[in-house]
Amino acid sequence: MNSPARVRFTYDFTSQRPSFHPTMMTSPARVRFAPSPTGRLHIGGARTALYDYLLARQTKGVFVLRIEDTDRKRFVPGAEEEIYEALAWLGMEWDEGPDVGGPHAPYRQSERGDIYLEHAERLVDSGNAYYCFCTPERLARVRKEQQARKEAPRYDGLCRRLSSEDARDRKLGGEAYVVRFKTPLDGETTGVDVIRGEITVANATLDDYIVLKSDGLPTYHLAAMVDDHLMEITHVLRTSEWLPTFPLHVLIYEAFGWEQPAWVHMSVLLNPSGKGKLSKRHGSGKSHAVHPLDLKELGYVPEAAVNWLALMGWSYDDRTEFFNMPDLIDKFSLAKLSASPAAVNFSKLDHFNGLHIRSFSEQELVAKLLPYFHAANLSVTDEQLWRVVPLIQERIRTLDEAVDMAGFLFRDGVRPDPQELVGKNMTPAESASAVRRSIEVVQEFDQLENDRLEFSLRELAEKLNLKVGQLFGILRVAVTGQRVSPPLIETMGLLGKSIVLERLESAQEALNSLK
RNA sequence: GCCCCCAUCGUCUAGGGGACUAGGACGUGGCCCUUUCAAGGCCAAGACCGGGGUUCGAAUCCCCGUGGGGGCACCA
Repeated sequence: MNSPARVRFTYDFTSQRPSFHPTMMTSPARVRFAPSPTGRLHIGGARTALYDYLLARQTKGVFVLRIEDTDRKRFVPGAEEEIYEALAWLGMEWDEGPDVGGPHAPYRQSERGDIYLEHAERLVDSGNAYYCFCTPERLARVRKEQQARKEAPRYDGLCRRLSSEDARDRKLGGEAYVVRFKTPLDGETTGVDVIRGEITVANATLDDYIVLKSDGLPTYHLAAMVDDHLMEITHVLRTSEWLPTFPLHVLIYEAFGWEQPAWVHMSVLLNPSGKGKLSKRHGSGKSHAVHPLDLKELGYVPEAAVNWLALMGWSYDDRTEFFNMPDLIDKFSLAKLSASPAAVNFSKLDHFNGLHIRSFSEQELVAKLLPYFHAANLSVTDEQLWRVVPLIQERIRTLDEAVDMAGFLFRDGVRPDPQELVGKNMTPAESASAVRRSIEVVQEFDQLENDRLEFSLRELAEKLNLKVGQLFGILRVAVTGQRVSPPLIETMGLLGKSIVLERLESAQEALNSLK
């Protein structure tokens, strides 16, 4: 028996580990991301797409987008468009796909019906599949009986025993049918997974899976295998949810006489608690953003989302964690994919978001921030934001926080709670007097120059026998309306003398009203 | 119930028989810096699931147990 570790060295397509293979994989890979348009793109799907994309770009290969829409009942209008939008936001362009076309078009499975039908026939003709006329009702009944007997629910093989003549006649007679794969009754099937090595399963535990439904459309088992082969996919990346049917897929490839692709079954993503597959809801009732476009909405930048996604189940070395897309394209390696499931960690997303925000040029950040101010109904110009960005760049973790932090700069007035204007360990009267003296200081200026203003205000604090923090605290609330703000002096400079005076005066009034 | 996969700090992970007193990151706590909040710097607590083997030597290889995850549809 080969241990997984040995298997890894045995197969060429795993030759990505630099320490063992000096040359990274250089032959161009053809990889596909094949989502179903049954809902919104999930961060799990986004991660799969990312790894696909990285492998394609790293090897100068091709990234294919294929839409697996063979389930008409679960089809969600608009889902396909959202997938496009999410991938685009994350920064992944596909080379072939429904919208851009390509040498293996069409890329929407619902448009490839004839291909699957023909392949299903081929399987029947070669004795690897058979027509089944059992009704859903009968199947449900059989399943129920099996469960009552504590057996694994499985097709009982009734139609497998039909003669091919009988089957043909019934089919020609117009009876509804499906095509089932004729899984070997005994023996075992071994598939080779890049991450886990050999996976062997007794054929007897496999079912005679339906590969073509009565509506004439294929199930995943047929459609994906046929397309992956026809589209010349070299690496199949999917989550470990497919491990149970992996042997079936190997068998289907064998039945057609096709060469197996490199199979890569990635671990699934778990809820932050580590309990269960990632879902929208969690034990506490809180919900996290599990869709890339929600992340966008919440003020996360795609650079951070990609960085975060990449590190869930993949790692580079024992210290490097900050990656941009080009770094990832350069450093990604299948050999470093983790076999164990990963609980998602949203606080780490926050961390990466802060890191990436701080890594942007001021120009980049201005461009990214502008829409958030506009969404908050603040009319802000490029030039204005340009002066604000240096004050907030290292203070925000998400883009929308910029509005909370600096929105007061663009609003007409501020209405602080009078209580908040009272300085620490001070009375309202003392606070009002401090404001009055500050007004006098500010009035001395033609222009509020940071250095001089700070000097004068510190001097004032000393004269008033106040700590700098006490005075600045009062002024901060007076001028920004907030307890937390960008640095006070710079903020006052940005606001300008007249607005500062206006706000200080109204603060003084508010304090007087407290007496 | 049956089948499959997985197992290092709370979480993500490094680790490929000796370099392990087990490294990093997030989070947490403390200190420094400081006009608030951040950022930054320093420090701390915190893990090899258990038991058997193999070996001079095991976090690392094997087996069993346990735990976790996934799957058992005319869904993908």
